[in-house]
Amino acid sequence: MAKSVLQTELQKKQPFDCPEQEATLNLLRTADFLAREAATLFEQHGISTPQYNVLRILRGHRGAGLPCQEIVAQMVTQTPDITRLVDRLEAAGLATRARTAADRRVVLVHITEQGLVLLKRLDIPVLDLHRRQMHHLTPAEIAELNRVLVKVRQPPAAPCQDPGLLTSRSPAGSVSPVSSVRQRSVP
Amino acid sequence: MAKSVLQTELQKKQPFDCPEQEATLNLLRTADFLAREAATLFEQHGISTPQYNVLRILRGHRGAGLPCQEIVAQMVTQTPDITRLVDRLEAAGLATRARTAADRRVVLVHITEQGLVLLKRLDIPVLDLHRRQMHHLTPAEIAELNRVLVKVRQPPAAPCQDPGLLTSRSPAGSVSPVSSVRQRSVP
DNA sequence: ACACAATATTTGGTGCAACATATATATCGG
DNA sequence: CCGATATATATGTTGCACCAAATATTGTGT
Repeated sequence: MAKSVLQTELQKKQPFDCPEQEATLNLLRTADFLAREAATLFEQHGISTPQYNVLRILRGHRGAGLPCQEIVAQMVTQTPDITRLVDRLEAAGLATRARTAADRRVVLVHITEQGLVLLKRLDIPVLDLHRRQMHHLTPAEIAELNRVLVKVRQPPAAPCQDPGLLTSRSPAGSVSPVSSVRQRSVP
Repeated sequence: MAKSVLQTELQKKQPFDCPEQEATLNLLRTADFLAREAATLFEQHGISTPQYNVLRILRGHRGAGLPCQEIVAQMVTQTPDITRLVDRLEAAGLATRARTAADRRVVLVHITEQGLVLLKRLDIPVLDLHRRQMHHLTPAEIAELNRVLVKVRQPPAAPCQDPGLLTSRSPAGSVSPVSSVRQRSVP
């Protein structure tokens, strides 16, 4: 068996334990690769990737204003700290907050004119980046990639075999930026 | 056109600007999803995902000891702060450091017995997790996924057209604004 | 009405990642 | 052999992600 590309990249002498493992690592590596290019672009404009994501969501509902909870639900990746994320957008003048009268627990977040201007400036570069990152794939490959990625996130309702121990099954939603995990403090 | 699964998940009213954008977001979301499950497993054992990655690399060269530089080269995701990552492994008793006599700039990192024990405990759960995460895909789908993911990371050597700035190519017709990307700092 | 649970956001605290810079050693040109 | 540059790791600093717990408000049952 010839070494796979990923195996070569990681300078792995032993083959992968199973194809599933290779696919997982491949996916994490590729996402990291893509995310870093995008992050570079955003940071050149003074914002982070999650901040951009929030602004895009807000623009999609222009005028309406969205509760934090709704923003979280629409983020590409899981975002537990939406409060301070919006804090930074507000500090940068890209978003505003306002409590609702109907339910005073809820905070409606709006994108500002300045936020819209920033997004406008980024529209072409972002689209270009996405196109460039995938441009060497055929439409069929992109379609198949989309299909399989969705399938990965949507495991069958009934576990195929033994759901032993760690086979928790999270609701197949959210995702995150690939690598890195936070260490758990153990008091 | 029916809404794609991802479009539904993100509660996006407008369709994606282009298939490339959908693929990118899909990839980031799926990677986040997979990474979080793995992170949970590792944290239950007191380490982070990058820490686990380092330990796996070290075990692959057991006895030899690896320079930090080599570790970085073999990580699944980019890791600019290997020093403090190894610091934490050392503090946890999972790795040791030693300067080499030949080149005193180089620090050789070794995995400890305790580190090997921890990896051993994790071997089955990790393999199970990887298998479970991909178990509902056919072997052909996994193979195709691996193939396309590698292709994404390996754009053609010669840019198809003008390599100017970020002007990757919009195919002359079609362009719609919009798009959103996520992740950062995967960092 | 009143206790009690549920919801929406905030705050505290901790660890980690990322960038820039510093230190130490090695290598190369003259 | 000496200075300049390259290499390998370390350190300072900052911002962000994450969990846990707090606060404020709304809904529910009796």
